[in-house]
Amino acid sequence: MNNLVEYLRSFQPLSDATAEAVLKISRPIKLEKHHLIHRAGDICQHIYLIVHGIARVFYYRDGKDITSHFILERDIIAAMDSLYSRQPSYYSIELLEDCELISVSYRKLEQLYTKFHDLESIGRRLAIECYLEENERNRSFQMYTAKERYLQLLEKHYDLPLRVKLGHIASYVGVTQVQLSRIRAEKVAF
Amino acid sequence: MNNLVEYLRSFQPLSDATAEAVLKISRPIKLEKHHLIHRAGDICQHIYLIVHGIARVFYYRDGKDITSHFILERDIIAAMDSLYSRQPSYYSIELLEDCELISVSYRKLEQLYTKFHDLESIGRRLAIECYLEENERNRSFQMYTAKERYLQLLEKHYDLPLRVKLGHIASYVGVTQVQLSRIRAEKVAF
DNA sequence: CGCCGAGTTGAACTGAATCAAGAAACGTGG
DNA sequence: CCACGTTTCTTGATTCAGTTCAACTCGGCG
Repeated sequence: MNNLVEYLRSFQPLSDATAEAVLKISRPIKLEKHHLIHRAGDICQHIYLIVHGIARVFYYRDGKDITSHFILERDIIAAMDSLYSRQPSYYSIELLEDCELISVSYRKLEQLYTKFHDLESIGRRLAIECYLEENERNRSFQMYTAKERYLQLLEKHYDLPLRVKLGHIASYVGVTQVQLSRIRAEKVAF
Repeated sequence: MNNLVEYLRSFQPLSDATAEAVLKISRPIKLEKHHLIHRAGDICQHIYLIVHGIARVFYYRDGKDITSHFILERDIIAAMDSLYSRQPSYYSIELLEDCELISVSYRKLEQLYTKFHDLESIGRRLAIECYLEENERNRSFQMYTAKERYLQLLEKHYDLPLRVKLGHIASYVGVTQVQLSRIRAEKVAF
C-alpha cells in the first residue's frame, strides 16, 4: 500500500485508464514530525495517504488542545469537514512522527470524478466511510464511558500509547490527562 | 418538494432519463404517529423522504431512550449507519406525527447508481451531507454546552418544543429532562 | 548534575445526575 | 363537558464523577 491507486482499489475495482489518471495527480512527499499539514481556518485543498508515520487532527477549545482523530499508516488524512463543505476547517492536522505521504489535489480528483464513473463510485464509498467513522465516534461518546473508549482504542492500536503523548489520547477519549492517568492506574498493563 | 426527484435535483441537475428511473422506484405512503419505520437490530432497506410530518432516530442506553436526530419535512430519513454498512442498525426510527412519506428501496437505488453516473454523483453528495451533519453533531458535543446546543436547536427549529416532548429534546442535547427544564428556566421564552 | 517535560497522585471543588415530590397538561370515558 | 388518571414538566435536596489546582516522581538530555 504505497500508492493511492492500491488504496482506492481496496474499495472497488478501478479501470487501468482511471488508475493511470489518478497516478498522474499523485505526489509523494516527506515531511517531518510536528509539521502542520493543515491549519484551522484554511480551506482544505489536499488529501494525503500516509505511507509511513502517524498524524492527528485537533482543534482548540478554551485554549486547550483537543485531539479528534489519530490517523495511522495506510489511511488517508484531510480536513474532511472543509474538504467536503468547501468552508474553512475547524481542525488542524499535525504530524506526530516523520512521515512519508502521498498528496493529491482534491480539485483535480473531483475533475476525475466527473470523467470516470468508476472513480466517482469509489468517491461515494469514501464519503460513506467518512460518515460511518464519524457516526461510530458519535456512538462511542454516547454509549460508552471514557474508560471504555480508551480500552477500545487500545484494542485497535495497542501501540498508540507508545507513539503519542498521553495528553493527546486523553483529549481523544474525552477526559483530562489527569483523569486518564487515573483510569490507567486502575488496570494492570499499559 | 413532494417527490424524491425534486429533492435530488436540489443537489445537482439530473437527466430526465435518470429522473424517470428514480420516479419508477418511488412509493408514496402514509403512516401514523408512533409508527416505528425502522427497528434497531434490523438492516435498513429503505430511504424515506418526509413530505409532511416529523420523525426521530433513537436508541436505548441503560434502558433509557436517547434521541440522536430529529428529521422534519423535506428531508430524508433512514438508519444511515445500517444503510451504508449493511450491518444491523443501532437505531430505531419513530414517527412523532402522522406522516406522508415517499419510500425508496435502497437496493434498487444502488442499481440505478451503477447505471446512471449523474445519480451516483448525487449519491456521493448525499453521503457527504450525511458526513457533514454527523461531523457537526460531533463538534457541537465537543465544543458547546448542552445549553448552547439547546439554543442552536431552537434557532434552526423554533417550533420543535411545540411538536415534540421535552424529554426527547433533552436526550438530543445530551442532558436529562430535569436538567433541560432547569436550563429553560434560566431564559425568558420557550 | 540539574533542568524540563511527561506522567502520577492527592485534595478541594463543581456541574450535572439522581431521587423525590408537587403542579400542570392531556385525553379518555362516563 | 366534566372528572379522573396518566403523563409531562418543574423544582428542591443529595450524591457523585470528573475537573482543577498543586505537589511530587521519573527519565532523558543539554
